[in-house]
Amino acid sequence: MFNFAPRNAKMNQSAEEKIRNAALRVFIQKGSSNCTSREIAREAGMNVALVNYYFRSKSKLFAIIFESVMQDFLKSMVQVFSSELPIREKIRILIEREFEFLGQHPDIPNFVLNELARNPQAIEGFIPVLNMVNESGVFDEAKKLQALGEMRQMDIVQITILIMSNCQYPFMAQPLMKVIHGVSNETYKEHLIAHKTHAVNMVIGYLFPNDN
Amino acid sequence: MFNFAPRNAKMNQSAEEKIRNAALRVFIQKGSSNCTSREIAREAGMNVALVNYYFRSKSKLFAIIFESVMQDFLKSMVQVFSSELPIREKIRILIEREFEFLGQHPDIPNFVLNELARNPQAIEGFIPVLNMVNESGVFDEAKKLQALGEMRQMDIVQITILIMSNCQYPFMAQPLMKVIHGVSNETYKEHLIAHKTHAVNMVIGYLFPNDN
DNA sequence: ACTTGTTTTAAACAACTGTTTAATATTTGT
DNA sequence: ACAAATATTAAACAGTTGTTTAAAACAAGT
Repeated sequence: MFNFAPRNAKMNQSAEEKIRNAALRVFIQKGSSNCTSREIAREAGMNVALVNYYFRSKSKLFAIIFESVMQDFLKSMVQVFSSELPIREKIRILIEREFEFLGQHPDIPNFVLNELARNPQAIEGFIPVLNMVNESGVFDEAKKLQALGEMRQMDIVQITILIMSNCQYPFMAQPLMKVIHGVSNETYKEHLIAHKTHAVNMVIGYLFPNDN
Repeated sequence: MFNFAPRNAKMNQSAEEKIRNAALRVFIQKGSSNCTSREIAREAGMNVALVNYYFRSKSKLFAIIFESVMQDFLKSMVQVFSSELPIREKIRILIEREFEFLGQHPDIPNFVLNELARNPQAIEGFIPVLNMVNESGVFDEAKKLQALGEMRQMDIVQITILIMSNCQYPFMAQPLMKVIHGVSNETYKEHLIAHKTHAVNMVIGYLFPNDN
């Protein structure tokens, strides 16, 4: 688990930790190429040379940060999918955990998708993690329920898109939506909380049309 | 309307047009800060100095490109909202047009949201365009239908999020989804086409629960 | 042909980039 | 207390950045 603590959260961090946490903040806010080594060092309150002293190069530092962010990004998804709950509950809890996670780290989807759009092969190192979802058997479970007519007949790819769309986009579009409707930060946060219920009900209602 | 034509589409473009179109392609693919003036010039097959000769500076060129992309990005949305159709049809056509637009320009949502995340005040110039949606009366129309119990009781902000999530995210997450499910470009495109129907049915079904 | 204004070029500019170096400070083991 | 290892610093490095300059090529009007 990565340390998302703000700059002054702990005073007893090592220099390496300070740089790591500063890099995490700067990379997520600005992207991998739209920031400088000196900016990261300044954010950490350290000398530029220390960044390379501990991490060899900017790109190696970014690889480490990106790896840890991706782990966090994928973890709750995989965990819930691998649980023993019935599939309706899996989806419900998945969406709720995603909203909880994104509430704390709203910039991560934008960061991840943007880095991936510019460098698609960056994701290949995470195929093992992603395969855990396949191996968990959720997809097989879904196919069984579809065969029984209990779950709507649609491709697993589209089910994933459906769920993720309604979780991640509301956080990614925050700057756009705030201006379109002229609402404050606080108001938008309340909308996000209310939106979680809509996402759960709409997605589950659509995937299991015989429920009510 | 902007010219999204590829490099060799027209041979009789002026130097200014060549640079404009090259800048459009490069900016969308790499973002405003992750590309160089020389890269844009090379893509246009011209000298670096010409970029500044016609557009004064890289940032002024980007402002022009961003403006035109935003116009395209917002246009179909506004047009449909301003039409005279009943609201169910408005939403259906809105989603279908969004999918059509995004099928041709799948990188634009990522580009726009990313630029907006790093520079939120960049959107302020488009408030007039956005206000056209308000002035069209769609929101008032929705509130009336909600008062009649015909439309689900939920905030306009959340309705917007609901619709946009299911249109834009499927395109934005393409690199992620392709790896998660190990599908090719072509297969994913087919999923996107099939997904349009799901988006329409799910959203309208959720917003108008008495329809069945 | 010659002047005028416009377009295009190569070269230069200073500022900034990631990275390295070599010297200094600090910690650690004995 | 001292020596070895580690941590930190300021300065320098070569390459790239956006931008400007000054000269050249081109077009059009007379």
